Amino acid sequence: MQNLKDRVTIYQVAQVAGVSLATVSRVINNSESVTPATRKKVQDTINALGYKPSGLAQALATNRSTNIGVIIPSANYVYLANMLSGITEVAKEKNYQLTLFTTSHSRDEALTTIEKVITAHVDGTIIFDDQLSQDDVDKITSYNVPSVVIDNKIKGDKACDIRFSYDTALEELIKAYYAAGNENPMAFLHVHNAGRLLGRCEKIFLKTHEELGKDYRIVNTRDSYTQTYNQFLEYFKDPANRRGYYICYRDSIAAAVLNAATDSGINVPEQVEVLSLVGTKYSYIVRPSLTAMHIDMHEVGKRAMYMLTDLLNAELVDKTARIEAQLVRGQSTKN
Amino acid sequence: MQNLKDRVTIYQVAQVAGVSLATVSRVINNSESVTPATRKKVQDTINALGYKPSGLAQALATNRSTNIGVIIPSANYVYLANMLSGITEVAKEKNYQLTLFTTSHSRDEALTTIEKVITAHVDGTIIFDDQLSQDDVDKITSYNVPSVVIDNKIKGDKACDIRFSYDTALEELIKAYYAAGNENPMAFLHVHNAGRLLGRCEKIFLKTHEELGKDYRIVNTRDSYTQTYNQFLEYFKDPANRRGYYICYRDSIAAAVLNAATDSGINVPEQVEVLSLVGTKYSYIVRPSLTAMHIDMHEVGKRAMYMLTDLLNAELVDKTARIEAQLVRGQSTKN
DNA sequence: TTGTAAGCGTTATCAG
DNA sequence: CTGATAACGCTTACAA
Repeated sequence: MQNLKDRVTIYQVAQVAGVSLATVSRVINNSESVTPATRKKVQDTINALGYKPSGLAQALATNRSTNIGVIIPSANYVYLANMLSGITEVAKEKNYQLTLFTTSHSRDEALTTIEKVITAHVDGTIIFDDQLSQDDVDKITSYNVPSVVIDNKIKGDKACDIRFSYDTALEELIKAYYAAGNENPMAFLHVHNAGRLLGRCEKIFLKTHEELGKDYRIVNTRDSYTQTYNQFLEYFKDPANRRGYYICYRDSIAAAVLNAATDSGINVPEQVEVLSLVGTKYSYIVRPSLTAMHIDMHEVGKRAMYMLTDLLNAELVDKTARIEAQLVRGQSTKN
Repeated sequence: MQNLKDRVTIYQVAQVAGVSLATVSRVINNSESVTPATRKKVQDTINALGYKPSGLAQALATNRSTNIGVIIPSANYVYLANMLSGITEVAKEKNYQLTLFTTSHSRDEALTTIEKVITAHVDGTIIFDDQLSQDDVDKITSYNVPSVVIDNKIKGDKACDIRFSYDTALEELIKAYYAAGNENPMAFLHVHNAGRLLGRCEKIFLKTHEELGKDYRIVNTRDSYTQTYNQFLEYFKDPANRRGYYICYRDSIAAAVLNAATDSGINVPEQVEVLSLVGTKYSYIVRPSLTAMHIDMHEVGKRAMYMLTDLLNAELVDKTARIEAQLVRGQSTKN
């Protein structure tokens, strides 16, 4: 194997082995019609030369890149990272590579991301990103790039979706709370621009309270542990606030409320109860452990990738998968 | 813009616009020598046809894929996810895409990963993976793929590295512990096959204790919260174990010990002290908060990507970056 | 079974 | 400033 600069090409292999490129191509593609003898000869010079086919050239010739684009806002959320590892797992099994596309909060950047995805020439995409709408997905699929969209309703020939459902679980939780005779109104921690999932949960929260004819509270917060922690440290100074049930976006926010409460000498769950909507393994690591809604994001990732490969092979039967959030009770709520 | 199947090619744009491919190519590459008039004409038909250049073909023609390979064991560790987001951030700035390659624990798979990286034809790689040795990196760079390696010493023309240093911080910590008059031997939680970082820390631990002539303990654990938690729940039943200083791999393990202790009615940090070697934001979310060594992995990711682009442009001056772990004191240790 | 040659969608080097 | 035309490294009919 040469340790030098320029990559060995199929042509050089052919020359050295004394065969045509076509034969070399057949060998590296495990094509049937090759004599064991020539196959060995070719294989040997491939090894000797350290030849590795260029995925680029292969992709161009076959019109298949074996690359899947993954579009997410950022990889640094635990639950996204878990999903990513799920996707990776089956991508490896199906022999696909993953190309990451991250969007920030600007609409503009979302659009350039779409451009990038299209020119990147991926075979398909998995999208978990609140910035992208049906139109955006349409645009991607119009370039013949099948897509599976997570946590968003999408229709289209080359698209399918995985939807998270919080409806039943959340509604029942709220009803059970008041049915148990609790008088304190529940509080929902609103985060501006935190995406569809939280928005949907807030809707369920409002609707259920209206149906029950119960009062409720909305507390405006930020999606940051430290800010929320400090905010609630203040908040809990008011004796009127030292009781209540707080529904939080994710573990870190819930932990912020939790810690602010306990650090203020408030008893959890006796006085203050806390729920996390997007639970991760950190739900049961914090103390008191968090009652939380859970969706197994690793599974979601695997599922998404399976759906995508089915879509790519035109074998997909059900274009929508529904996943119900599961309530896991911890020590941060009564009962 | 046509919403149909096959992608529009540069050739079709040329035809419709009534120019040659070369001109279209010049337009999409913002080449100087194009009349504003023709540029507009071409640009208009590009828009009309919804043409997007094929990154594949461009890559093949230019021998630059604008793709960086990222090799990591798995994306589902918080600190890796943070690094990933750092890499992403500057990759976007420098106009590179990221392709993910994950390895599992088998040596075999590591080798096929290398193959994949080479055929993928990436412009460079960022490697943070204990499975890969100097030889493996050499193999990659021998295909003219510059690499930056994280948390591992590497030499080579087309390679540079970022090294984490725990030496001073950990050594000082240990010395200070005994200097303060503590009699109980420290305990190091050994995890089989947990990688170089933990191994190096263990070495420092051993060496420092030998130098001081102090006894120490090694406790064998697994890299799993639940298993460690249950193990220590048992462990703390023995009164002899209800005192000590435990050095743990990462937050989740440290939290396992922490929770096992407090759930066993042990006072932290009075009786049991806990340190996490790889701290994340969860260090200060758990209660009691964790004393932990911190390395800002987001920064490491950014740094790695900057080094790589410099390496790609042959502008790199310093081929090794050192990053010192910082001790951040929490409530899980005295003082 | 093997070789020839025409693509795949670009860029880049020439002339003009 | 613009247009032919030859790469780029591979696959794949079609022939032999």
